[in-house]
Amino acid sequence: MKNICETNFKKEAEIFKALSNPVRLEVLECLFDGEKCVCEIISKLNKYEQAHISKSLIKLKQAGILKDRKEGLNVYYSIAMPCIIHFISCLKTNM
Amino acid sequence: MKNICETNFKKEAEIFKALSNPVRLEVLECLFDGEKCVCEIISKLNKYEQAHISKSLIKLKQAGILKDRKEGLNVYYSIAMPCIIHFISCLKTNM
DNA sequence: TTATAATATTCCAAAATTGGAATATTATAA
DNA sequence: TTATAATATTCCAATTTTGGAATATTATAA
Repeated sequence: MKNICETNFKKEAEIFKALSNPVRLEVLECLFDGEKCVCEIISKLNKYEQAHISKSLIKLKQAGILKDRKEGLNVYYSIAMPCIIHFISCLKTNM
Repeated sequence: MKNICETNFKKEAEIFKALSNPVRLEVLECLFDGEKCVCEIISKLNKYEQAHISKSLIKLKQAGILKDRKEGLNVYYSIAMPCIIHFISCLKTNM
């Protein structure tokens, strides 16, 4: 069994891993102004395949970055970790 | 040629990719309280190989997260993107 | 029931990352 | 010069990630 510290670094790394892909970052940024259903995201980012967007959303959700909510046929995603918004805007000014 | 937006998402993803590994995160955290030479970091994190630490530092530097400074035989690394410190502590409270 | 719209899943070959082992480079001191 | 300490690099097999294509699931409306 690993110690708590190593487990935590692993968990943090999982979050960063989920963020380490350009398409997932674009999907995430699409939610900066609030909750959207998958179909809205797909039509905004129409250059990517539906399956690709869906997989991106699920990966971000598994990392705890997004949360979702079902309503009939639609699934609405939103940001579960608001501090990410702040950090990404900080990154953008340092690039 | 890709557009600017896609290029930026790629650059951001590179930063997150550099952060997406537990050892690199531990190395990074080692620098939260200020500049250290590689040998100090190696002796603090003595469970990892010297080459592993060195590679971790270089990857973080290439992403723009760390900067370095030579002084004789020693190389001193420090954090070049202070907002990362704040973000990681935010992550820790959300975990 | 059946069709359809919205979303998720599976399969998979190609590409990228990982970390250990060995070796190289560089600056200084003897 | 030579030895040594500090750091970086190269090589590489194993693991992981990537994204396209096809298919499955689910809820609703007709």
